[in-house]
Amino acid sequence: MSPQEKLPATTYAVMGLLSQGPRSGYDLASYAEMSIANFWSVAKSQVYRELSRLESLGFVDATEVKQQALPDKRIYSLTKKGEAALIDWLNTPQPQPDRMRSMFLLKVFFGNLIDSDELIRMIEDHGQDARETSIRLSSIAEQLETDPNMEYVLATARLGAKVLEATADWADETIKALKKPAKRKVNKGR
Amino acid sequence: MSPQEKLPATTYAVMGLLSQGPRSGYDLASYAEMSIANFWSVAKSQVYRELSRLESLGFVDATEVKQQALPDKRIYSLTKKGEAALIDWLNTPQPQPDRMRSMFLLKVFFGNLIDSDELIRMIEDHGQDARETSIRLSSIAEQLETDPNMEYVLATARLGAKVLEATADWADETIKALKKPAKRKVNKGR
DNA sequence: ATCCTCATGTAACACGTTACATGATTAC
DNA sequence: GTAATCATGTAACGTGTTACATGAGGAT
Repeated sequence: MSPQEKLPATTYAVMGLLSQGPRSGYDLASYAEMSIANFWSVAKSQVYRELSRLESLGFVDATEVKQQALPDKRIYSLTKKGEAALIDWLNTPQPQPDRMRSMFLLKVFFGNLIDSDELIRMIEDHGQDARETSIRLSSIAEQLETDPNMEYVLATARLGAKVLEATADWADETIKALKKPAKRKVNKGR
Repeated sequence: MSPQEKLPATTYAVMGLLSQGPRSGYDLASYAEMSIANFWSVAKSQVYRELSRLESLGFVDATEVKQQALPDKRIYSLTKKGEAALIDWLNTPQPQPDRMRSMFLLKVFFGNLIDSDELIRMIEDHGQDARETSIRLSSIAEQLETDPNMEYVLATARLGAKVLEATADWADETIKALKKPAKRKVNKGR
């Protein structure tokens, strides 16, 4: 409905966090780190940039808060207009699906250039990491299951757990597959 | 071994592509799009920037090729020094595991702000996309299975297929879970 | 004839990351 | 008493994305 110009997702992420209640930039940054960071990380400095932008758009209001010991701060809250923009964005389906981005896969892809044992070791590590994080997310999910208000948060935790579990399984299978054939040595000379 | 300053992964991606044979910037860009784009996309303009950087580092050589109909071009090839740097990088295990980044999950996370039917529709779409791409990657993987030289490329295709399959399964489960409880309406006020 | 794509790339901008600043408290 | 952390943010830089340029050949 609103003929909005397109803003980056991070802007909406900040608004989303603000929709749960007013916060300072600093608080928002730490809150982001504990909540959405698993699938959308936002650096501190980005938070501040987005807040200025949002303020100039009228999507947030700020109130100065003086402090004695700590530096003064500004508490931001989402305006009606901001909330409308956020809801509008949330309702808009993405044209393109998310693209994966993995340095690890890049290394695997060019794996023929290095010693296969070394690559296998890297895949093992990657698998273990994935397994551990998957378990961590599963236990978070378990705790969330009891709270009916958290169903969407729960869903994101479950996806993370599931994807990482698949990754860990892949690592196991891949290592097996790579170990079977006659072990090839480093392909160094061109 | 080499006391290298840290370069971005994209630089090594370009070197990796060049390790398969000399190409022009344009060719590299299209080649990237057909090969590594699934897990590491590189824009045309980035390719050129990386090539200049690599040239000034002595990691690639360029030769001018005059053309009559088409614009002249420069063909780049990886030098020994470049190959060494690439191999060095490939051998270095990543300190941090890759972080996921998904706009879709961002929307799900804040899903309580919109109508649940709309969100369900988005999850359905996402799941279908994932399923389709998973199948596409599986069939690519199948073709790669016959070629013993492609084992690492195969591995990346399989991971993509597996992760996307898990995503699609998650979508199905999540939709079921969201439909069960008394359907809640839009949470618009405050 | 005009429009689109191919084949080459360059330029501008915007997002994301890392480093810097600063004073009070807590830790050792 | 020096060092790390907390609580606030700002500044600088570098990666990544989008738009611009240009001429030939193919499509309709």
